[in-house]
Amino acid sequence: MITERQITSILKKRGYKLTPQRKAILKVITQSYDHLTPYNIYERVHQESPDVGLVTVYRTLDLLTKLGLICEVHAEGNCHSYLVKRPSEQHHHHLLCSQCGTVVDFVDCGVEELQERLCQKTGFEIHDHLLEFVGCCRNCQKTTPS
Amino acid sequence: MITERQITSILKKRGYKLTPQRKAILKVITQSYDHLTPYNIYERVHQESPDVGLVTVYRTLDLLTKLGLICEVHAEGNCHSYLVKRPSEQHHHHLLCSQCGTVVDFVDCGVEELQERLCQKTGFEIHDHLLEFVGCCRNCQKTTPS
DNA sequence: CTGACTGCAAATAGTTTGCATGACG
DNA sequence: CGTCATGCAAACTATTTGCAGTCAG
Repeated sequence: MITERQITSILKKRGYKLTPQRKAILKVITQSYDHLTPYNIYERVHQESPDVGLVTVYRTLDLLTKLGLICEVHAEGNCHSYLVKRPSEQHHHHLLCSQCGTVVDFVDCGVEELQERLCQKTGFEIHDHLLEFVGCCRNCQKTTPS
Repeated sequence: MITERQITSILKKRGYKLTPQRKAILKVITQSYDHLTPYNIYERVHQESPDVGLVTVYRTLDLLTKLGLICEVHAEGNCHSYLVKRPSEQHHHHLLCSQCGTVVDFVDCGVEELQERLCQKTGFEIHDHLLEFVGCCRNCQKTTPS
């Protein structure tokens, strides 16, 4: 997980200002292990620092996306949730808990051979892929016995 | 690919009415091999039958989703594109061309062992997954040499 | 005939933009 | 101090809902 401190230093290096609003937003998203919608983030930030507007959350998310520090999560019909990237991972995927929203990363996705096979079969040149698992984490299994 | 005829018969069986608007929408989505947004569908339908409103497209898409006849495509930042399901496939995935939108299905995704491994490691009970590949199809490779 | 379906307009939700003010560096 | 960032309000886009009229079965 990238820390608040690391993001802070990246922002400074690139010449972006470190405003209290940005600090508050960074704090929330770096301290959460869930995927959060812009509005979720706004709510949490707003509780602590009521002087932060939703618009600023959107603009900060844009900025962090541009810098490649956060990534999107697609599952559960919710296409605009965000998550802080873990450090120095170029390529990783997510495993989400549909109850509590916890996200676990994994790196070794092993789709290379599948990709190769598809290229052969279809003639496509494959650039990218999207892979996510959805399930129920250990904690929520206890709370919600299926 | 499920045909218009097949969907038609499913609708009848379930007691839904077969209106000209629904026919027009079905025609468009069954004849397209791309993923289309609700508005894309509206445009195409509207050309042929100007008496079909966007609202009806939304309602028809809801209906088809409820009946499990179409599925969502997530790629390219576009989270609300739809696609007719191929027949009797419970489990399949998509390979999309980012140039022209063509979608190719594949069935054998081989993520079972990865899933098993993740369950072991994380204690999750995994219900579902999302897998898509994005690339450039054979045709578009010719047109747009990279 | 009658309930399901439709179109329209209005409501709602999510996101972006313009502009005047404020504060980081 | 100058410039970038912010908040507000308004604009926009996407989607949903209420309602009265219409039509498939």
